[in-house]
Amino acid sequence: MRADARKNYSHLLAVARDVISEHGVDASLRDIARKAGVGLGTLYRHFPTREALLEALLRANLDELTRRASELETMSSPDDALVSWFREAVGFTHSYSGVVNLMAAALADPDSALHASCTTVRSAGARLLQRAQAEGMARADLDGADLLALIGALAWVRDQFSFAPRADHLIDFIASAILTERPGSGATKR
Amino acid sequence: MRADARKNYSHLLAVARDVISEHGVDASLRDIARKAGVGLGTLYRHFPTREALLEALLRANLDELTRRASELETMSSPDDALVSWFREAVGFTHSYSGVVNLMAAALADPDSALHASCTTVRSAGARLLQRAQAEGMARADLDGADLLALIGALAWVRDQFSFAPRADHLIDFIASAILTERPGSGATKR
DNA sequence: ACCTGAACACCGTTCAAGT
DNA sequence: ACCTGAACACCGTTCAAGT
Repeated sequence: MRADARKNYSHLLAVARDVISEHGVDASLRDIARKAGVGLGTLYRHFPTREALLEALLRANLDELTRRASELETMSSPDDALVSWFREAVGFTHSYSGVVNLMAAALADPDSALHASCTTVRSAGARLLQRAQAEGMARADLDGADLLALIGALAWVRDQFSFAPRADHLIDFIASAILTERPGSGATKR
Repeated sequence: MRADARKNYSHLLAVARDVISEHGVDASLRDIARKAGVGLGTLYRHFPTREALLEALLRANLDELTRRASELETMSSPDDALVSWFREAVGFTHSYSGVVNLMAAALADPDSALHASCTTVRSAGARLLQRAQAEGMARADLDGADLLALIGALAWVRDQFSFAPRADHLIDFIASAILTERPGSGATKR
């Protein structure tokens, strides 16, 4: 990678971080190139798709989320670990508005630049969920995909101006519902 | 209203129904006008904003949803009524993809053409919720806004291709969590 | 009264031309 | 190798001109 290319790449990323923080994942790519003082084609050369740009922006955060899952797996009780991670995952989506839509689409599309990172996060969450389920601490009728769907659903709530004030409360609500056994099935394992 | 205007109005509405069913609430207005064989300005004359167009498309459905709430209030037990209505509300959002985003925005904006219909639906849901809460059948720490947020959240799940298959299951999950008392608070009213 | 479509200011995406 | 920006095909929104 030539020196000028390297410089353009990192500067584009920095500008994109600002613009997308402010305007969400549907921010104008033209605007990003303009603010970076770079030709539009240069942005497309470095990031052939919008997903590719967001993948570069999110990779570190998604990796961190995966790492945190492993950490919690050894450091906390299964129920606390699951709920803590769940909260952190919803919090993470706060970084760029609309990011969960992109992640949901990426899960369905193996060709998306975000696909790998997203499935990794899903697996990390699924492991925490299974650990809690094995101890009878979480509902048995949920899987890793459900966990991610709930994270996305709560991120959606948080993204809506009118619902945002209640988002934290609904996170508590759903987190406790994940841990609660089904009503009527009083039986617990062990 | 002149005869030609009346005809354009209803034809535009019919075409919009088709196009928005297929492409969601962000469908191209130009495309709608084109397919209706009408000048672009004519669409804007009848529906000055996108919300105005959707309000015309949704009013009947939203009114029906409000009516159903009243009906269920007299016909079913408080818990069944609440859960049935909740399911119907999520089902309603299936009509046009992305419609919940518009509704959430309308709740926050009193000037939106959709504002009145949305607050009416919220009130209808809140009444069903309060009725169930009064009998100790629903969690006391939820309000009408929470109920709508949960409906929107589940509609979001359903809108995502990758999560849609689990949507029905998550609706069951959340519906039962609404009815379940808080873990630890074994006390029930009456 | 009502309709029309050009005009304006934006997009995303591609690609020939430059260095 | 890499960068540039014009070109193309789209938007939403407005509004002078027509009937």
